[in-house]
Amino acid sequence: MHDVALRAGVSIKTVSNVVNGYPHIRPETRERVEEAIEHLGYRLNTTARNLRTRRTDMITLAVPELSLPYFAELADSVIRAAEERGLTVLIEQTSASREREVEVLTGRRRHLTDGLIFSPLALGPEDVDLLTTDAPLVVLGERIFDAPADHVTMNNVAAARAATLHLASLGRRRIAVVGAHEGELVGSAALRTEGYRQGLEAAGLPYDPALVGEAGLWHRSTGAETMARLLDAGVEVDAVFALNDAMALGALHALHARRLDVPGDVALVGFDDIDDVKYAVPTISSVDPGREQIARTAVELLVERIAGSGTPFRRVVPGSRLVGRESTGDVPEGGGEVVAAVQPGGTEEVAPRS
Amino acid sequence: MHDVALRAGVSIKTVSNVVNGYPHIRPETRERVEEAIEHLGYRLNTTARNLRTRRTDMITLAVPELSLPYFAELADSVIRAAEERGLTVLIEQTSASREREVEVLTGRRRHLTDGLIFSPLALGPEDVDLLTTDAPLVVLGERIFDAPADHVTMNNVAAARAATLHLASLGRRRIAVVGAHEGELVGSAALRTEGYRQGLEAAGLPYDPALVGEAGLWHRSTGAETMARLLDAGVEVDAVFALNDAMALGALHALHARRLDVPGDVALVGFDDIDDVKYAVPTISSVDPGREQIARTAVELLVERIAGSGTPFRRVVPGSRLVGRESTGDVPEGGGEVVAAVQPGGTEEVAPRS
DNA sequence: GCCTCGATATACAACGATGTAGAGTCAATC
DNA sequence: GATTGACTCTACATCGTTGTATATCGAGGC
Repeated sequence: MHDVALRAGVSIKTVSNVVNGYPHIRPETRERVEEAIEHLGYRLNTTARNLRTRRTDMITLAVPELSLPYFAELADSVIRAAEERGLTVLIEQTSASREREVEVLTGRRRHLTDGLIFSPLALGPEDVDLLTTDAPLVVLGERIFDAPADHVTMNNVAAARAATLHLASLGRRRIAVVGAHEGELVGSAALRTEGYRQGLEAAGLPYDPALVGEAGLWHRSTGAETMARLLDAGVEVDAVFALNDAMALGALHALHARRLDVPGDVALVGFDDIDDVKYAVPTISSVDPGREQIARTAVELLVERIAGSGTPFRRVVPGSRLVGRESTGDVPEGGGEVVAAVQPGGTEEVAPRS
Repeated sequence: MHDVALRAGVSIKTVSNVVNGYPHIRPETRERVEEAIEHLGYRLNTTARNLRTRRTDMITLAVPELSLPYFAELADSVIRAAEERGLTVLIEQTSASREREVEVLTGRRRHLTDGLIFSPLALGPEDVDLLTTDAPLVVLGERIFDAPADHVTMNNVAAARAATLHLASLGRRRIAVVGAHEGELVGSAALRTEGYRQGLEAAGLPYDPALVGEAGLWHRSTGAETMARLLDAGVEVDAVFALNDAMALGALHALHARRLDVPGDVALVGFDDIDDVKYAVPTISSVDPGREQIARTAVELLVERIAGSGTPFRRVVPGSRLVGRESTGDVPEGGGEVVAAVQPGGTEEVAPRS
């Protein structure tokens, strides 16, 4: 910048002003500076600016793993939403490890960016203290509800209830669950399992523990294993509610391996509505929790928080939909899908900012 | 840092030394400083350090889209490899747009990190000038081979040839291609199509343009559309080589929609060996191009380049394998897969560093 | 007892930008 | 004709670190 100033015969500050689009500059001066910049191939040093302005225009997104399609798609959406606001996204993978999640929240890199969108998988309500910081934070997911931070979540219970009821409405009486976390009280697993219970009850079906398949991590592989375990145990099953789509794909694989027809023998519903399920064979019905809106909202809230709005913390729940596809026989001939709204979204103020 | 120094009764520089693990410090002093840091909750300001040291310990990974599973998995691997070296990864999505790719190379953010791993999809050999910079750069993919930069690529031709030959070895005579780019001379499409031609020739099969299906972007949807187009055109097909796995999944979907059995009526091979194909119904045979190794190597090369090694630019090609699964009838009963090496990897010096 | 050297700690000047305050110019206003 | 105010530009301090040069001290070597 020094050299540019020299060549253009102006002060360093004027160069800075030109670069930053400060309005009160004579066109002639601006031109000289721009010529010098061009000639010298000068590029603004972002680090120095960051130091001086105390902003980086970067945000962090911490997710368990990008190889899980839901999080890859979420990251995609977050990056696009951030892009529109001129922000760059730095992605941290926590591998669902407690240690990494703590590190993301408290480590050195926490202050590398202006704010954090955090999707915990290992931390729980007991770790609320870790989230109590001044640094802008938006929490995603269903594990921590009482943090002093903005929160974007989804209609887990209502959506799971709707999914279960839908299976029951097809006449299925033996609806299995894939992906439960026994004994857990928080998190997607607990909430979706609760929705499943409610759905059964609403349909007048009994709750049978034999139908509840555990799966720690929600991968394709664990879905397949859990499904296989249920089938091998000789449990009678005519429908499956997989608590996420990755496991639904795994379950489908396991059903197929045992020559069970979907939806003929077993109907199947997943959760997340990732792109995969639209091309699976057969296509898989799923709950669309509003991923795109979750991403946009998270970025919006974070941007507001970074701007320093002292507004109360909010909890936002996008509207969710149940998308019926072949795996529940919802598609006649030509293909396509049947969509039913589960519940509209909403925003709620949580607590006044301290 | 100033406050810490004050409280510990030492100079600012000493605090810096403690933080950076400088060895010659009296244990007693170190203790006082650490106590002060703890007490004041001091955190090193990374931005200031970056400015001073002229390093950020961040690298950029530019890929088309995270919602494409191959790139999501690649990003996952790159992040892990970088993590091991204490580097943070910033991901840029180019959406395969020329404009965004140019921006990634030349834009303001280019100098936000220490180096760039770039996977172009729109730029070609004619843009080699854009890649001619001093900033550390590693190029991935098959579009630009002559850039003055390190390059990690794959055995496209040999692998595609092997895939085609494998289909032929099953007795298939009408092997379609999904994802060709007509008239294109560079890029994965051209190379893999060339491998397909070679495979046909080696198998003594004729090349029939009617069997070559075009698809611009390599998504599930375009794979499905291209497959449908071929089938609807009445082309006789008993095998399909999809140039990537996303399209293979789409093609499988389209085949299924037309009640064609895989592998009974049509055998199918994909490319990339993403996680999806291992759980598809049926599981899909695919070429594993060595994604994990590509990621590791790219990070390694970039790290060396950042360290300022003036070594010649290298071109690295990981070994690739053909993984046989159900879609080519390679799996007997219990499941599993059959693996055959296509070609070992290798490293090659490209040109002396200027 | 002088010299050398390692260990320990410090002062000062950067790194490359921007915020603030203010100087100069010129036209409009009273 | 002095005052005001908008416009244009500049000097200087500053953001929070680290590199370099240097000071001090005590121990060991000769």
